[in-house]
Amino acid sequence: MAQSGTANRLDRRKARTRAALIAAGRTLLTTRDPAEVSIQEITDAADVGFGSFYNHFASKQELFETAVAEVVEEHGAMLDEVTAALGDPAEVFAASVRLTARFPKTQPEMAKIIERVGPGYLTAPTGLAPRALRDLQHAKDVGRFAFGDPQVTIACAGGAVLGVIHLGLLQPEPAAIDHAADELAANLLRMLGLPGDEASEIAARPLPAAG
Amino acid sequence: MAQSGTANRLDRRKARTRAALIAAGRTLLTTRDPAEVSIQEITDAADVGFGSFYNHFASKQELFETAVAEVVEEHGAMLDEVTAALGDPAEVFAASVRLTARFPKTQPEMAKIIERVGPGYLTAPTGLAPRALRDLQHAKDVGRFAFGDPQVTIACAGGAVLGVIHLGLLQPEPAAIDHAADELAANLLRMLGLPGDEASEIAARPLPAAG
DNA sequence: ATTATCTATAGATCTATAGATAATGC
DNA sequence: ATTATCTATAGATCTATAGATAATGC
Repeated sequence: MAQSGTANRLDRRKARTRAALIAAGRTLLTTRDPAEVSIQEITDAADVGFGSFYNHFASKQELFETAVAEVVEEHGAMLDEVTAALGDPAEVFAASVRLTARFPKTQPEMAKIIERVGPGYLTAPTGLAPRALRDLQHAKDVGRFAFGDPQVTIACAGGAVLGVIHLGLLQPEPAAIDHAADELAANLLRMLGLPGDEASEIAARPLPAAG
Repeated sequence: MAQSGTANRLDRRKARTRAALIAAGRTLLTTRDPAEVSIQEITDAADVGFGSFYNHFASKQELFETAVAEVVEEHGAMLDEVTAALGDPAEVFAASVRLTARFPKTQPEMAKIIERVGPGYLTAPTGLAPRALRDLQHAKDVGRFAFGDPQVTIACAGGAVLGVIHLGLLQPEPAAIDHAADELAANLLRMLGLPGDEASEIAARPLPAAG
């Protein structure tokens, strides 16, 4: 329990510095355009010596890409964990969409980062696209969903989620966000071929707790 | 016909310089992050003396905001013009969506700018949101569409369009883009309450020519 | 002895402005 | 005479690195 994961103390110190830089990058991404943030600002925010930056990253871009990849990773892991207990593939999809659309209230940092990254968030290397594809394909195989090109479907669904996140950041009242998330899910279920009443019912089911 | 619009030659020269700067901004926006472009680069691209920049804009941000507003304006005017002849509000909506989703092939510059601006493109001041709201509300009043909160609906539809534009820029084969645009429109019509077969039919109708 | 961090700085930008030049108005 | 453009530059960053310091390994 004394060492957190890796070999020796030197490695752990190095990992701490790196983590501090990435965390600073995440925070800065919520309010600033990556290109307008100086490395000086990043190291100040991380409380790390300026020169140390180059021990870990060759450029700002590299840091910010790492920070975004970390967010994508956390996001996917959270969805997998929370939806593991659900049986109906349509409900898995709806719950994933609703949980993500609630980010403006539950995970404001992640919501702002997703908004900044834009549609590339889905298609980023190791992005959420493979996961979404897996879920959609499964639902289709079981006869739950009907759709044409999976790529187009993912682009539509992912884009709609992004649009509702944007809305949630503009109108941050918690009740409005919950409502928008449910309506988004019902919209997407209709888009995927479910009848209106069933779509609304699934989108209104109790949500598993996140995190 | 000798003077293009305004009063005297001095004003026209000024307008030309301004237009050259905005055009350069648009071009640069297609490939670069606004914050990483220097004013020097902008004036070089516009073939304008460096100092002239400040006769027209107080900052880079101001120029880029103007450039985006110009794109939004053109976009809205084009949609209004092309759909003016259509009677069925559902077809107006479908045609608008399909024409926009084809931008990666018909208007690559605008497509890339829309992708860069992200979900804010809709909600930008004087953005397309008022126009979309008008169309959707009209279709609802006539009993053609059924949806709940208009804000959420616009966020979903606009986001889906953005997602498919992103896809089109990644996979630029013309046939794939046309197909994706039609499928997107059918998806959204189902989302708005139309039965599947009718949605597909409307999304496959011949499109009025653009521009 | 080794490795990572920190401090300091050279060189390269980049912005904003001042002053000179060129074009137009009257 | 007026107005916009252009050229040149001062001052303020910002990046990347070199060298010194501090922490850990063995």
